[in-house]
Amino acid sequence: MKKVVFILGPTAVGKSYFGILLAKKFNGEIISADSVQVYKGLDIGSAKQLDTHGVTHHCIDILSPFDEFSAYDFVELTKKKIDEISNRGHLPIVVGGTGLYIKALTLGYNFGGVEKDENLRKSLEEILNKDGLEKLVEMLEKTDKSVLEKIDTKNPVRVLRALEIALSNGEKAQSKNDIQPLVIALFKDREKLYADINRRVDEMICDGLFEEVENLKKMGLTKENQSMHAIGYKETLDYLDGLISKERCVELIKQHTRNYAKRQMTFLKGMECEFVDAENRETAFNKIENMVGEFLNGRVESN
RNA sequence: GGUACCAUCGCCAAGUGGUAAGGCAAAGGUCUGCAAAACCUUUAUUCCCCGGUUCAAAUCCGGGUGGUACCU
Repeated sequence: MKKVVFILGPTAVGKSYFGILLAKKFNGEIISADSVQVYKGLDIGSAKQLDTHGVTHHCIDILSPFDEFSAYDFVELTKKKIDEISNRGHLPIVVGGTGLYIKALTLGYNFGGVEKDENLRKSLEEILNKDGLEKLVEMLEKTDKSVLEKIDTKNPVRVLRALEIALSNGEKAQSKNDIQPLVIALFKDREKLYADINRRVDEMICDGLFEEVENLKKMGLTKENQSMHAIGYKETLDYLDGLISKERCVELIKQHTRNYAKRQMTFLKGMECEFVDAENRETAFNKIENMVGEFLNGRVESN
């Protein structure tokens, strides 16, 4: 069992800061669990740390913005990274806000053991557009009735994936998981977090978010690309295309980031983790430092 | 000062006599291969104020207040 520390929390709460401090203190390496920072060229809008303070970071800038990436890819990649880091005698510290990635990793999800099937997806999406979601649910009813009560039949994404699994005959691969996690979730008073978010978005604009997106657009990226679904990018593309005003664009980025932070907090509530108030960075770090110290000495059994 | 039009949730807005649509925002939640995604739930006992007509008024009438447009 490899010990792994997780630093989670909503966007703009200060995860990167604590991660770097912790890595320095405990001879650690950071694995980013962020579905947007994996992309090269998405720097300002994803709040990528420009200064890593000499700490090794993994899973950042590993993909072209034209590539696709999934929670499954993240888990597979990260398991390897954890092995490597542990073998080096370092502490793996997973820092990120993408809840599903962490949940999948800590709980050893196997994601149904069935790969994504582009062709099948395309045909299913055609049915969705033509006959509606009801048709897909009907199909699911015929192939695998048992999943119907487990999934949200009003959510196209869920129904599509359930069908993908039901219609495939691939082997159900198991995802082995031999990590011992210490999951720390940072939080902050809602009002303060929202104020921080608004301020950070303004900073992103000053730092050249619009120019960054303009460059990506020139490279040929559109809203069709997965990487451009990210907050800050989809809105800016609309602005650059003249669909919304600059003011509206900034307002929307702030709003969507706030909504996202709220969803992240809801997700964390449902997870087994230690909550730490990040308001006062010094006290928060002392607390985290103690928790990690005890964890490494084997006195804390988490999960 | 005169005339016309308008006033419905934080915002946009339907409703023209029968007991307040919808969208956005907000709040809460869900989550096993796009998760910064996708989806679900909740949210006006009341329609600017006062009075009147009526079994019944956001809807009709009178007055007040506020806004907009045009005229002088």
